[in-house]
Amino acid sequence: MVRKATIYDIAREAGVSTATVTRVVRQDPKVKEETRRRVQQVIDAHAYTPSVSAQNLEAGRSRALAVVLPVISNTYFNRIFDAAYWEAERNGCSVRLFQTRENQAISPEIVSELIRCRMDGVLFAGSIWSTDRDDLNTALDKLGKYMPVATICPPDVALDCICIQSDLVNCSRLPVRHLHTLGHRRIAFIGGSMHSKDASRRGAGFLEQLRQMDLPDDPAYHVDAGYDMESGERAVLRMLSGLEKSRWPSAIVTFNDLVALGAIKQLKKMGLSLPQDMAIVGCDNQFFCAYTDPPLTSVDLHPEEMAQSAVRELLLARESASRSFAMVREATLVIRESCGAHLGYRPL
Amino acid sequence: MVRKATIYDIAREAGVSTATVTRVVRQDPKVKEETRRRVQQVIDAHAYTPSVSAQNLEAGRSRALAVVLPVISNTYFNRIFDAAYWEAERNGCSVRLFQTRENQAISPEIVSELIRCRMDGVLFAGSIWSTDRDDLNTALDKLGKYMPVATICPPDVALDCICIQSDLVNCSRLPVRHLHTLGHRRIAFIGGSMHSKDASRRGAGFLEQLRQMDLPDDPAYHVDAGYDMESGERAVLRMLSGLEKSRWPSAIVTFNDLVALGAIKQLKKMGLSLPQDMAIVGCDNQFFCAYTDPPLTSVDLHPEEMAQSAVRELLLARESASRSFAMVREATLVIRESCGAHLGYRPL
DNA sequence: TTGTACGCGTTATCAG
DNA sequence: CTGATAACGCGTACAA
Repeated sequence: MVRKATIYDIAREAGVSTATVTRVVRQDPKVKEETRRRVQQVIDAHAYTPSVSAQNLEAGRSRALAVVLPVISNTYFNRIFDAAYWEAERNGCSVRLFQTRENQAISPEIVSELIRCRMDGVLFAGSIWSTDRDDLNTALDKLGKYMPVATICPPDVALDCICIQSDLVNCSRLPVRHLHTLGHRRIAFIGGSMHSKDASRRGAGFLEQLRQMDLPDDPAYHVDAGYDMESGERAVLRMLSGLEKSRWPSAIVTFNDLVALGAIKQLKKMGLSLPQDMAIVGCDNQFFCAYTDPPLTSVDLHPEEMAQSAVRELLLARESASRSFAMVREATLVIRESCGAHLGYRPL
Repeated sequence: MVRKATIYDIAREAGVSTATVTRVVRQDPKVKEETRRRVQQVIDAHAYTPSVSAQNLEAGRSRALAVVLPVISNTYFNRIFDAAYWEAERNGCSVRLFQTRENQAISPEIVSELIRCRMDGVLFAGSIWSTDRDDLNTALDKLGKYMPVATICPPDVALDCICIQSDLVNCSRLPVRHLHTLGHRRIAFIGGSMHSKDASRRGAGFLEQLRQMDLPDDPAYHVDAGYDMESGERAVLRMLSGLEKSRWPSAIVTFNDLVALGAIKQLKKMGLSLPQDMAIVGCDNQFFCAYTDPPLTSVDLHPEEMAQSAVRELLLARESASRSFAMVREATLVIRESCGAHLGYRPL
């Protein structure tokens, strides 16, 4: 490992002061052409590049944003991260990822790490809302004192920060309407955990939709489960095996595409053919939706756009006085074949 | 935004020197109990935490590793990143992600950024081998002067760094053997691009396997394509429509699970039933493999373990003199139903 | 047990 | 146009 040349080394060797070296590096026009050339030569010879640590120290900022989320391997989250990454990059910023182990809340360790690193801003995504609300507010308040904070959160969370709200209303309404239009009346919802405020909200919004449309909201049609494929399998099994066949729903709305994947598998295993015997709709519009069998109709929350907005606002908040901000990116239903839309209206 | 308290502020307010503050923070035992308490009080009052930038500057290192890969949203890569993240975390290190836009090579910008940031090490993953080999070596050499370098690469790349080699031999052998055992003789390979040395190597390894087992390696059975689902669809269509039905292969090995996904869709669209009419095997053993229809038999390269080893070696290399290092994590075939293994031997 | 003084690599300010 | 010099925030000898 070679010792990296410092600005001192360059200055000495070029016979100028460090100030001049900086000027050359920064393309400052008021440097005599000859001096510039001489200095540049030395710079090139040593492949000199300023140290980011030193620059940050002196500037008091890091030109880096933090993204905090539960797990990068989930497509919903890595789409957020990826979008944030490139949006930040466009603005000369880097992005650092922090993962909050499992379903755990935002930890004090992460909070202090963010402050230690003098992050220029932080974006929270994922179900940190499941945390005790007081803990969460404490953490956010603390962070807010040192850097702009943004969250991608449910609409009614109302945190004192930049809130990019996911369109949970349409996220519930769209699938139910779609199914209703296609003739479905008995619609179930599976996935999500009642322990998470985010998830239960999703279930609640769904129930509300049913009521609004005068559809039965049989409690047996609402089964609590996790967020992954196994949860989907289990949920379907539990729900259907607890019900006489005559009372089975004709459609299932799932918490997300992963749950839908599991549900589809279990439904097929039970001998149902999709979408004839059971319609199903997912959420997140993940990359594999077009490749399930049948292709999965799904709600797109547009995480990329939310992440982009978040980053933009974060960067803006740095300049102007940090103002509260809220926006919603409308959700979208991507209709494929898992509800039988291509087969037309389906009478009971 | 509040100004963060510095070590000076604390020292002044506690009526001690900065040195003592440091001692308290660092839990240095040789400081009088009373002083410690007093200082600690001030620290708590101001929620003082040392600045990472300043620490890094003074220490000359960043306690951070870089992971460079093409795209985080691909499961193969985010599994690598995630594993690296937690392994580093266990060692008190953070990990920073750098994405090399699209199929592009490792850019000089990234190289200099890594140096500017004084990374404690860097791990390259993905098909940067497709780069002109000279460019790649130049970049790696340059980096190697300042930090340990590790790569997850094909076995015969032999770069002058820590090489964690993916087991491309078994990656080809396993599926072919499996298919052969099940009675398949006409085996095709789709996906990957001949422009990438990595990908062509994969195809080449496959061809070699065929020959070793005295199976026909009809050039029509090897179709170049990309790395995603659309590529899979197109490849199948192209291959099959260009062949009389009597000459169709009975099995297809795909470049990865994404390609397999596309292939499955296209095959079904053409009216084939799987695995009876066509066996198929993927690669990467992605999370959705158990949930395709039929469940996809796939090769697992164990990216997590490779990433872990890489990080461990990187951290080790920091201490001892940087030595070359190479290891292979053996690939594994995860047998599900897409080759009909559960149906037993399949005579021609 | 505690404090002083300096180095870490840069940038900005202010003279010249 | 260029050069000192003072921050930036912290750690660490060395001294007391």
